Amino acid sequence: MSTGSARPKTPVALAAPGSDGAGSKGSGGSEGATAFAPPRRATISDVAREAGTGKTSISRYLNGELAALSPDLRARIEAAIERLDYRPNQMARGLKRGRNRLLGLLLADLANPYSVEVLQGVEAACHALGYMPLICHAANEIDMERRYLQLLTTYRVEGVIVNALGVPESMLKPIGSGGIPAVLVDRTVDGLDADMVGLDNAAAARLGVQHLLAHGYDDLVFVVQPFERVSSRREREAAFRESIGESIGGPADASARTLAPHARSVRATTQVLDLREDASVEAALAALDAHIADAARRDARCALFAANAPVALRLALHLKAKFGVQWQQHAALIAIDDPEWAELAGITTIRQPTHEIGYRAVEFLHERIEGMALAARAAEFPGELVVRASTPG
Amino acid sequence: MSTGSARPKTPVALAAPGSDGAGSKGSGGSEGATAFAPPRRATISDVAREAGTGKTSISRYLNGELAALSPDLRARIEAAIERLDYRPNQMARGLKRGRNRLLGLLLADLANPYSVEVLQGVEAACHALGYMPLICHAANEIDMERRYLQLLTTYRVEGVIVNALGVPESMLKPIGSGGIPAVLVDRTVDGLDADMVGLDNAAAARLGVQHLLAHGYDDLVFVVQPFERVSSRREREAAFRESIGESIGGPADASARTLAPHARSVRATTQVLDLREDASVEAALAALDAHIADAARRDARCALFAANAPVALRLALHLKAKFGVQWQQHAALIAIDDPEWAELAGITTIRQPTHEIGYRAVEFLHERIEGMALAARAAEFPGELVVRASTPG
DNA sequence: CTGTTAGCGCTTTCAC
DNA sequence: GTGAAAGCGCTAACAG
Repeated sequence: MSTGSARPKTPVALAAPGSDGAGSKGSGGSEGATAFAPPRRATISDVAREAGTGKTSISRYLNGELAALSPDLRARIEAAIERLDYRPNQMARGLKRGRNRLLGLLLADLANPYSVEVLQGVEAACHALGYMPLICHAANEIDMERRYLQLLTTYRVEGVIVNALGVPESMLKPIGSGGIPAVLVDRTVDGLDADMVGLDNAAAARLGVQHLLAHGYDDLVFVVQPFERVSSRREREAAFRESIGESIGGPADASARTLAPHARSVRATTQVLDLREDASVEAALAALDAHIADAARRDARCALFAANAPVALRLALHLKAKFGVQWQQHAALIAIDDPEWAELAGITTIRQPTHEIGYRAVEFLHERIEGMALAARAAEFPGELVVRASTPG
Repeated sequence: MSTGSARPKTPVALAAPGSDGAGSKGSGGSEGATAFAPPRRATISDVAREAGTGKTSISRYLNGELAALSPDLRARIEAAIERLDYRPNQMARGLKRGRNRLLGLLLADLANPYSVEVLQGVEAACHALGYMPLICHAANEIDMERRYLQLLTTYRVEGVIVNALGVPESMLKPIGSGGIPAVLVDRTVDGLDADMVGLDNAAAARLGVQHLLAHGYDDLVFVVQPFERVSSRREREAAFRESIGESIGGPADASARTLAPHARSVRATTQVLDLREDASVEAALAALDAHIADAARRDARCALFAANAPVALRLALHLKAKFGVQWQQHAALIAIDDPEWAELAGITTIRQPTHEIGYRAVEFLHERIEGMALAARAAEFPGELVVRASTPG
């Protein structure tokens, strides 16, 4: 209630020129209670005065050039800083130095546990390397994504880590090879030639498929959100198809047969599930129901392979609604991503080393910021199979 | 790993300068591939030159003072900006203006869905009001919390939204009444007299208790993390006890009896569960098991009341491990917070209007930033009961 | 060892 | 209408 929608559509503010919010400004003085003029934060000059010295020495002290300060001066500075509760203004520092130690982190969807986990890795690395992550959450709105990318540019971050939805090419101009260093997480972006960190999708999909085949499932359905510009979705799906081909000795080489000696015929299908539209979800779910029913009729063992956690959740909810608490006995489910509730729901997953992914992303970025200028690299981490109740047999 | 602790205790800086990365610096020139000298971003001066005018006019244009510009000049400026792909440097702006439109958002734990949801509300409000949220994630580390608070100060954010773990008093000096405006979310902080936004804990606990009593449960156990400095935990627990008192016509007035006409005796206990320590978790869980077993023996109907989602998850995992998929039939569970998996797990919850909480927090802060100086306010939003399988009967 | 002098990129009087 | 000049808080040459 009373929240967003009906607000006066403010011009632009941060993102562009236009208005700067008329009003307020004049109301400056004393008004209600505690009218203490906000004790302006001390500046370096204040400290210099207080310590009876020049700004330079203060600056030196702040930057750890302690060797160049007499013990006495140093003590006075220390005291002055303490007395004034002085904190150097990072903005000013950044302005002067040309570097502000800010890293932009653009996340497509924080509601996806994957993002939060990667974030934690990013934070850890940032602390270790002395950066401050500026977290931007696109909330699945491609428009937000664009705005944030601009904003980051505007704040002159030294680098950006992008887990994109699908930036419209043009937005990329400022980042990448020419401009501010960038590293992609989980998915590549078409026009952009930058470092990339993520899951080894091919291996992960294969891992899942092999698990499923080994457990006797022979009707596999890969469920994934619309591919759009998300490379990982596409890669996972492709790997899903391929690894089935290999495993059952399809067009691939025969050596793979050892994996499934009793060469049987396996069905592989893909079902797109657009979580953004209820109608689409309904339709897809209905299709899936039909598929499952058909499989049962054919006496085939059907398993659903969710491309990621959000899809898995939707699927699990549906299966549970349809088959009850014991749904696992009616339809198998495996998913890439291992959210905390997977254990509770008893869903077999392929866990990504999210922390490492985030950590490495920052390391890559750091190297780039420090000047490294080689061809774009890619770090693909292996996933780990976590077997649970949803893939019995 | 390798993170903070062992750093050479340098004076101030971002938190710790010291090694500013020796090396690199000199390697400036041409190295590997694309050795294009990073095309320095255009500045306002560049634009002025390009447009054949002074910086002032550019600035005017940027700030929407279009009225003061001849159509011609305006057009030239527009073109120049376009040509140079110019973006004003927010840092510089902030430095000059004294306000940078940055809001600090200090979150205790992003892994808690609650935080993410509040965050979304905060973001929405920020966009509407023209702020840029600077998200800081303390990851349950009180030390991080302190560091971030300092950092925010250092970046001169205009205000902070704090969902604290327990800042050690001293850290609060800079924020609150005297210094930078702050608003607390979900929990108050002892020494701090600031605006506060959160759930109406008393009402929420009562809602849960009444639901439980109405369904015939008569042995209620409130499970909560160590109270420490987290006011909401304390409040919820207190309200839990009180509302049971009222409802069964304890010390409270008799009118409440209508809620539980057949005045029976109800047991109310509290169990602390420290999620940070495995040993503690084990012990608490064992105690709970004993309690449940005892209740069964006494033929009492026992229900667990989780103070928040993390606790609920831990509890549900345990119950499931103990009683199997059908655990809901052996022990009832209700929780404050309504994470997305609650539906899947079939857990009755009391949902918080998280989005609004975040939104309102920013509104409060905005008012404060704009100069309002009245006594601290508090906004307590009501929770909403969502009944699911975990509280049958 | 220490202070003086220029700015970083932008806004803002204050004249023209 | 438009621009020149003076800083915001800080760092980085250069002199002493």
